[in-house]
Amino acid sequence: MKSPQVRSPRKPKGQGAERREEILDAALKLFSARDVHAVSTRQIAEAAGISQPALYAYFATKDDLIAELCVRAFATLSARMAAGKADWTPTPAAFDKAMRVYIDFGLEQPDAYRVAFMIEKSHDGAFHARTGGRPMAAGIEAFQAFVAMIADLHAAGLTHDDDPLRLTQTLWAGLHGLTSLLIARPEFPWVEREALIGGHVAMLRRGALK
Amino acid sequence: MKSPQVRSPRKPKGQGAERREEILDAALKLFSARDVHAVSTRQIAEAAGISQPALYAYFATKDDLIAELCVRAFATLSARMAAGKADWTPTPAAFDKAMRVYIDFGLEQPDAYRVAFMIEKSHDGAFHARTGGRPMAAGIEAFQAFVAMIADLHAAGLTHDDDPLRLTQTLWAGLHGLTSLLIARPEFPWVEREALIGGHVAMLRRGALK
DNA sequence: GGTGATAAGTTATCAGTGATAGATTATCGT
DNA sequence: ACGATAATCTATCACTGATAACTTATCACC
Repeated sequence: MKSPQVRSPRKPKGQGAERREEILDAALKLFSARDVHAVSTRQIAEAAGISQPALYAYFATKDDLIAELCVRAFATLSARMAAGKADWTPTPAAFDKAMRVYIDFGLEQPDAYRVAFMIEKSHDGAFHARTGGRPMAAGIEAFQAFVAMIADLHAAGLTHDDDPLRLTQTLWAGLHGLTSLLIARPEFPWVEREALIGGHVAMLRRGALK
Repeated sequence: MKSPQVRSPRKPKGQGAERREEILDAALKLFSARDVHAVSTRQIAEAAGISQPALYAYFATKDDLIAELCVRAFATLSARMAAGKADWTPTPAAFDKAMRVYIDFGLEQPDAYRVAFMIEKSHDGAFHARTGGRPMAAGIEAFQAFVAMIADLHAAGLTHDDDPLRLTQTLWAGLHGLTSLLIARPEFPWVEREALIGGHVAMLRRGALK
């Protein structure tokens, strides 16, 4: 079975941005099927209907392309957090819901989550340097809504910890632990996933709230 | 500054295993300084004082070498857990202590912890197929001491969750979250570390035990 | 309608990657 | 001394991300 090798027609003069979108769409589709590092620039280019070097007219590096997708993914998370904040009340049920929004996002956008929170600066520092730390910044910004929720619960006198900042960091660590492990070690013999997430959130709630 | 290019003398006939150890040592050092994917087989070979293809006499693939380091890291953790189990009693205080053993292991041996739990081992998803699932088996073994402790607490009627395995995985995720973030994001504006760890363990205890 | 500027895209190529094939050398038991 | 073989080398492969230099379509303008 040969590859189709269908080339997309050349774009009119000012439509470079449109081609850029097509590349991002093609890349996102490939990244959802395989790991980022397993997808080559040639595969992305073919899916987008252009030659491989043509990618570099729109993205300085492959990491740049990945970073762009990550920033967009976190914009989605920000939107979800904002949506969840609309009917927010400082209650245990709302707490659970907020926790799940975070975990669900990580599992639905594993590549974005990986780049933002799981790649080590000191180890693969080149990535954050090349991308200006934009994905991580976008991730932290999306996280601010969550921070505000915890402060709200603390103000309502519902939290155990007397230091809301410490509690927020602790809860973040708790959420990140499950999310990152489910992403990095999917083959581990976990108990049924929904029950696991539910149990985890319940444990965090009992540990954090009175 | 040229690379030294110092070749290690050829090993005597039966000493292949010794060279294997040298390769693993060299690789672990390089992996502690850079991400696994950023370290090439040629760099490992040079650090071990041999040619690059010579690696393949001892490891079928690069993933195989990484898997070996992973197994060893798990073994170290297993030993720590077993040692901590000596004076174990199903009490909240002992629970706290066990949690700290895990976190301390990660912070004292960040390289080992990275290899075992944080490193994304393969470009594609077929890592376990190629490594025969050995790292995961070692991980499950290290996990058993943990499972036993939680089962003990569960039998004593001290746990909230009715499923001890699920609770164990949840607690592990909680521990891993803080440990991995402290390793990967040391520059994050954390609250004072001892207070953070103490608060985290306290939250996990409240969430897990009655 | 030709003309030059330039956006959009090409082919050819580079150094570096993991991995393999086949020859070579040192060490062993006999 | 000799054959066997463990240990290791050089040479090479297909593929990767990335760059250089060239071509071509589209545009504004006289």
